[in-house]
Amino acid sequence: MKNLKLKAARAAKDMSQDDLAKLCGVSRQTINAIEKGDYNPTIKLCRTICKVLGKTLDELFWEEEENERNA
Amino acid sequence: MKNLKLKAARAAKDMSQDDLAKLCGVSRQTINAIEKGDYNPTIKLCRTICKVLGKTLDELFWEEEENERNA
DNA sequence: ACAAAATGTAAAATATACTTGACAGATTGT
DNA sequence: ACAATCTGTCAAGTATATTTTACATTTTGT
Repeated sequence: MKNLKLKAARAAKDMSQDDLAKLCGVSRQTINAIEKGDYNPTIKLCRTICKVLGKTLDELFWEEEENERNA
Repeated sequence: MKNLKLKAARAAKDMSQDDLAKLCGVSRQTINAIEKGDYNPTIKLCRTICKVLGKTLDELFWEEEENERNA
């Protein structure tokens, strides 16, 4: 359930959750919740995160979990 | 703003908006709004759409618009 | 050991994704 | 021309993403 790819990509840039949150224009809790797998971000936020971390959607948000339902 | 890649991928499978909506478990209006660019789906719904259409996130949901804000 | 920063988590409020129902215009087949 | 399907759109409601505030725990540096 956790998004470890995101956590790893953030660590590779030596950013805290708060750093990434500020660069993405969202709250730290939002980044935390996404890494934790608590809820589903919108695609816009995913794109912003990808741009900030220099990754693509497929690299960070593809297939980290199964058995999922739509919101 | 419109997501023409999604529209094209759906057309390539000869599906109506309603067909795709049912396969994704969402309403037809939701698919319509996404193609129109009216609002931002969640990443889960994007993944479901990609799986149904046999595409990846990068193929359908990367970079089709700029100047966007987060929700 | 201590302080500072980073992380995990929770409750209440707000913004917005998504649904349902409905209707009009456009397209396509006969 | 007609019927059927598809698409665009709107309004009101529900579900959930995201914020703000706050606090406890963990990690890191000295």
